[in-house]
Amino acid sequence: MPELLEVEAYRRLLDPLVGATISRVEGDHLVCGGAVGRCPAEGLTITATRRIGKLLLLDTDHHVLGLHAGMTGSFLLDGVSAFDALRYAPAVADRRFIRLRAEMTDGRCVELHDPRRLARVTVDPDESRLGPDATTITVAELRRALGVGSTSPTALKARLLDQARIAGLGNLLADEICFQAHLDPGRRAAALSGEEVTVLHRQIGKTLRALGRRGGSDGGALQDARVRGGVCPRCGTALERRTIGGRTTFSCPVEQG
DNA sequence: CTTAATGTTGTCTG
DNA sequence: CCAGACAACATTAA
Repeated sequence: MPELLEVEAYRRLLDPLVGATISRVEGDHLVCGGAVGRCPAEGLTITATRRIGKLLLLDTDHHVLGLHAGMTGSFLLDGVSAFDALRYAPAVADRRFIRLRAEMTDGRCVELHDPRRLARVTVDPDESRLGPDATTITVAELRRALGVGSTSPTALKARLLDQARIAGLGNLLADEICFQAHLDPGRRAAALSGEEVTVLHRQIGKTLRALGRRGGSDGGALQDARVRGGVCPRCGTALERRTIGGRTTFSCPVEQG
């Protein structure tokens, strides 16, 4: 579930914790990561929250904590989720999947709910490995991220999913953005024209704003058609289904040809 | 029963 | 060096 939009919702959920001090952390293999002794997050006071792409960052007085929700993770503050209607929402109430719990000295607590255990909490994550955030990327940065003008054979969608080049887009958003921009996700990214990069840039912004208003990454025009036998919501043509950049990709062969 | 799933990382291969 | 394929993680839903 979590792409950039959901992670931003988690950031807003946890932002009121600025000023709080973490008193105790319990859970498996996450922050404590098998380290001997006290969890390195204990005793830290949160000074700010940030987000780069899908990585939620808690700045503290001594370290930065990096919260990554993976594919099925969600964060709860005092038992409350940032969403009511998530794909995994019914399961969020299931205590079985609480993998980590951090208590504050004031009694508040943050929990990580993560059925598939793909989430990670790290201490002082390497932020330099992430490209510019998709919500604020400039046209020039996008052109660079796509490698326009280079000889790289890599597909457009694979570039959009590459967190080192653009941070925050996941499988659903990447498909939705290509659809809205009328661009074939399988096209060579480096071959996009200046005009096409401009259109793509505009659609990244528009799509993030529109879906942000609707509350998440799964509200796109393509969402309901992302099934075998799905048809283009605009022209009714059978959608093409293939793997690009290692992810299942749906596109309209007519409108994105 | 089988398949795929909104993510990342490492390894292997061409 | 580059890109793609694939496994691994663990669980659910179609």
